[in-house]
Amino acid sequence: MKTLAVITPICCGPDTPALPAGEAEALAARFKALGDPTRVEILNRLAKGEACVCDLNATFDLSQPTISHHLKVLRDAGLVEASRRGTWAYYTVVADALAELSGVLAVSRPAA
Amino acid sequence: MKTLAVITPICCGPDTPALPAGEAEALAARFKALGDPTRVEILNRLAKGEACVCDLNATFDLSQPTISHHLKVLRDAGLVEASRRGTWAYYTVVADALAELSGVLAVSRPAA
DNA sequence: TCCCTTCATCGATGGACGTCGATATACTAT
DNA sequence: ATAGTATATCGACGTCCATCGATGAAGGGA
Repeated sequence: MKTLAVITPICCGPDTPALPAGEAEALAARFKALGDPTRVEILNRLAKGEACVCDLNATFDLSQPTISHHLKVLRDAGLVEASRRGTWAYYTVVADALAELSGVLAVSRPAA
Repeated sequence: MKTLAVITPICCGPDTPALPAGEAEALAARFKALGDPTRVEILNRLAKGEACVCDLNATFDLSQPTISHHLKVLRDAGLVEASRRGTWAYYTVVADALAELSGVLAVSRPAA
C-alpha cells in the first residue's frame, strides 16, 4: 500500500519510539499513588521530617485503618519507608523516588 | 513555585497546619491524571512535539473514544492543550504545568 | 447535495479505589 | 499472664474509572 500517502493528506509523522517496556506502567503506578489529596498531605507532612502513624492519625480526620491504607499505598509505590521502633512506626519519604519523578516531569521543560 | 516542604519542620506536633486549602486536592487531581499508563505514554509522545489524535489512535491499541477520553482527562487537568486546524485536532503539552508539578516533587535532598 | 473522515460525547459495564468497623498482630507495662 | 496501646489487615459497601460500541458534530472533497 503505497498510493494512499500520496493522495490522502497525512496529518502526522510516523510513530516515535515509545517508552521502554513497563516504564509507563511503573511511572503511572507512582503517580497514581500521588493522586489522592490525603496522600499528598501525608507526603507533605513527611517531607518536613519523620513522623509516626499516631501523629498522622491525630492530624487527619480519617479512621486509623484508612491512614494505614494510604501509607501502604505510598509504601508499595516506593515513595515512603517505614521503620518500627518499639511500639511506634516511623515513616519517612524516599527522596530518590520523588526526585526521579520530578526529573521525569522536568524533561518537558522548555529549553529557553 | 511550591514544594512539598512548604512548612517549617515540626516533628511531633499533632496539629501541624496542612497545605493551603484546596492545594492538596489540586495537586492530587493533576497527579491522578498522570496515574494511567496510557496517559503517561500520550504525554511522553506529546513531549516530543505536537501530535494529532489520528496519530495517537494509530499508536495505541485502544479504541478512538478511549483515546479521546484520556485526552479529555489530560485537558481537564491542564496538562495538555488542543487546537483544531481543519479536520484535525492537534495536542501539545502545557510545559508550565508539568514544570510546576516537577518543582513540587523536588524536595530538598540531603547531600549524600 | 451526498458521502467520507476526524474527533467528541453518550450510555453501559466490569473492575478498581477510598472508607469504614471489626479484628488481628506486636510491643509495653504492671 | 493480663491489660492496654499502636499499627496492620480483613471484609464490606458505595463511588469512581477505563473501556467499549453507538452516535453526534464538524469539516472536506467529488
